[in-house]
Amino acid sequence: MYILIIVTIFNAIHYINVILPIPLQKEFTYKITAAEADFLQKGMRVAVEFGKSKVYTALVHEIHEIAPEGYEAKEIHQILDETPIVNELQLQHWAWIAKYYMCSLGDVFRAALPSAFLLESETEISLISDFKGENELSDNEFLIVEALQHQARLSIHQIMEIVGKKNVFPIIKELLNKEVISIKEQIYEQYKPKLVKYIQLTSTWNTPEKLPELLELVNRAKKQREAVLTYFQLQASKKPIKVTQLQEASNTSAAVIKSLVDKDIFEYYFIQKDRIEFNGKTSEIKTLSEHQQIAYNEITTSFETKSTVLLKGVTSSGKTEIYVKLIKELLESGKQVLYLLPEIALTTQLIERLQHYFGAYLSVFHSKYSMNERVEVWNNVLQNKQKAQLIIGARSSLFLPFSNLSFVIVDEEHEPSFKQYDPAPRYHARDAAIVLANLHKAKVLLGSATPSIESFYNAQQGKYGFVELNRRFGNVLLPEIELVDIKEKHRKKRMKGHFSDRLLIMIQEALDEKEQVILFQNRRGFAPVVECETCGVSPQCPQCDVSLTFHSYRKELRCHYCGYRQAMPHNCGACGSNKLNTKGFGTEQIEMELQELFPDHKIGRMDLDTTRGKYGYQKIIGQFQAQEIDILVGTQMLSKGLDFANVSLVGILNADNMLNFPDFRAHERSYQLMVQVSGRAGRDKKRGKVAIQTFNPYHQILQQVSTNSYDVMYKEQLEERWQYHYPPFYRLIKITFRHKDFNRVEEGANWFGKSLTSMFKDNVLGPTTPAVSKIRNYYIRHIIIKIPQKQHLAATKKNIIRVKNAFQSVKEFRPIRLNIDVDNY
DNA sequence: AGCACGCCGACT
DNA sequence: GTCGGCGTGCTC
Repeated sequence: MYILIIVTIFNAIHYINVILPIPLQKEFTYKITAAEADFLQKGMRVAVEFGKSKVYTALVHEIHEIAPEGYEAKEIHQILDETPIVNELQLQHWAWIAKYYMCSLGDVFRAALPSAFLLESETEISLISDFKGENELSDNEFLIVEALQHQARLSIHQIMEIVGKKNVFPIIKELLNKEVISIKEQIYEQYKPKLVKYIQLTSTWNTPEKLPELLELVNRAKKQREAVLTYFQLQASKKPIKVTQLQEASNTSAAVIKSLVDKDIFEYYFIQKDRIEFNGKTSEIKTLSEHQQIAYNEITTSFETKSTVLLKGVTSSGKTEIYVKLIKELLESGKQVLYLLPEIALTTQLIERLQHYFGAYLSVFHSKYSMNERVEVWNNVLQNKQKAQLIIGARSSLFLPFSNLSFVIVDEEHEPSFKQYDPAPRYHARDAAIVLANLHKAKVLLGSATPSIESFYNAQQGKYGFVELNRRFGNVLLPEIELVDIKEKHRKKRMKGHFSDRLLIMIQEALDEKEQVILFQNRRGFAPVVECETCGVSPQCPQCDVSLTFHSYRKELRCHYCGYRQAMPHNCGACGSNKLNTKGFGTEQIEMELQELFPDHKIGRMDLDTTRGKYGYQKIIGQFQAQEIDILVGTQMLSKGLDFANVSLVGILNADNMLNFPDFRAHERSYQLMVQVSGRAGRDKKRGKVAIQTFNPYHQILQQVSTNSYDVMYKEQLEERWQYHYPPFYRLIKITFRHKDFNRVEEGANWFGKSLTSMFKDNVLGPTTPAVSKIRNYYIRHIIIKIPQKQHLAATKKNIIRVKNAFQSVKEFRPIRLNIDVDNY
């Protein structure tokens, strides 16, 4: 009896539960040996076979000895890490994201790791040497065997080509059965550390005494002699000498060095080097102005009682300096700091500034960085290296393996690009950052000139601390904002194309002063919104506070949010005019018009088309900064953190098209965008000017922008949110249905909608057809669920999942692709 | 999500 | 008669 127990303990079979990078809710159990059990730790990667032919990288989540019931666990394939690459806090964070945003841990796993950590599998097939009996093979089998006699190994892909069809697994299986071939699954580490080529003298020559002899040897080759002499000069610094360095210093070519290597005078060697490296010139941080100092003090005081603080500082108030000072102190104590930015590609200016302050501590992390660069940052954070103490990055940098995070800054907190929309996890980086910070017991500072309604609401409610900074740095006044009534201008025929006479005068004045101009034209201008040419009014949805979208194929107007529809009216509901038009004009047209109006000035355009490519935007920004461009026309991109000293005028060509965007946040966003764009004017010394062209200068949002009345805007918007049941009072969950068959999505979504309505009554909107109702032949339906504050969120989600499971057990509905987006704003 | 298994039409 | 279309169900 006792012996039996001891034996079972000794022979206990070990298992691991792993997270696979696939959207399955389940975890999978694999068998491991005792030695493996001894070695493995939670957070290490293993390669496992999954299904019949797939190898995945999985993450060890649990190590145990409980045999699974009902199936025999497979063995793992290989251990991929020496030490964990994911820590416990990350796993907790992932679990929160998966639960809150209603996706699988696998989804988070896949999003969190740099793709180089998720290995690729490549099956290689080779011939078993001593096989006999070729006559027993089928034609296809013979083809493969024949090919293998010429080439030792074939990949699955090559076999597909040889056989000329896709499904080759049955053939391979048969060949395996006949013991003709063997299979080897190879896993390739995609990450290759960057090696830098150095050069040194071979041991034969590496003594000063040998120098004369050496010089004699290369006497006839002038260039080689030069290289050798330069080498001795460089050697004086006692640092390793790079090949490129030697080439440059001696003014020779790679060929010269190579011939010296061939002569066994020099030899190459390699040192593994980090790709990302900043020349660590640091400068002293600026002393804070009086107002900055007050704000700084308020923030630190606020952190004593609140874990999250919202800093509302007008554009150009020098928020960055405050961040810098806060970061500085933490870095010195060895703590990690995360600085989140929206779309980092647009903020090189800021990165450069931070590099000056924190060169040696700073790493940048961004999904546009190359795979290898991202792995390096990951490893540096994991090892808590000094150079990765301050991470500046876009939303995905939230997933780095921080171990002692003490401070998170979410800059431009209101930016919509913090929300990930498409592949799951559909998380909001600001919110996920707050949760992450809480796990680390770290502080969060949200910064914005125009906070999002939710954050400001949270601050008002006392959930966040709140600090305000109302003075621009150097006491430059906020720009003077002028609303230009283009309805009036049209009537009086004072428009030239899209420009009012007033705006043209202002542009001319700025140009005369040798100052630069930014003109802003929102992309959203392309949205098919109907607008009255006479009064600028767009038809509104009676049930929601949004503009109706025009759908030309049925000549009707629809509401994106509640599904309301009406036939396209012939006359404007406000003024009776029959000049209803679908409006929208682009940056390109504006650029052309400007070129004609100001033929002697250089016009630049910055939008998605001109900034394609890695350095496209940098080029334009560079030109503008160097004042090679006088007038820059652009889209929203212009609103993000760009600093140009010489811009004195900002023009917004048509404010109405953003105000009329069918979204409950259209007004909030318009306000934010206009204030941010305005902030580009007059950042240095002189007070800037802003001209906003609009059909409706009395629109409350425009009034609020022109008087810089955030509080009024907030109050009004909050009122509307309350009235129409939107955040922050209600949470939203959006469910999307997609299928190729129009009727099937329709039926499925209706079924789902009905089930939800029986539970949540009026708080279910839809199913509605989105403005873009068909993408890649998939028809789309949306359902939005509004969740009142008092309704239990987790329970609501459980109910939604219950409906989803029921939905997916109906076989007609199962093929409908469904995704759930929590807080879809 | 993949991917194999399985059952029905158009082709060598 | 096969190839291959995509519906269905499973993956430790």
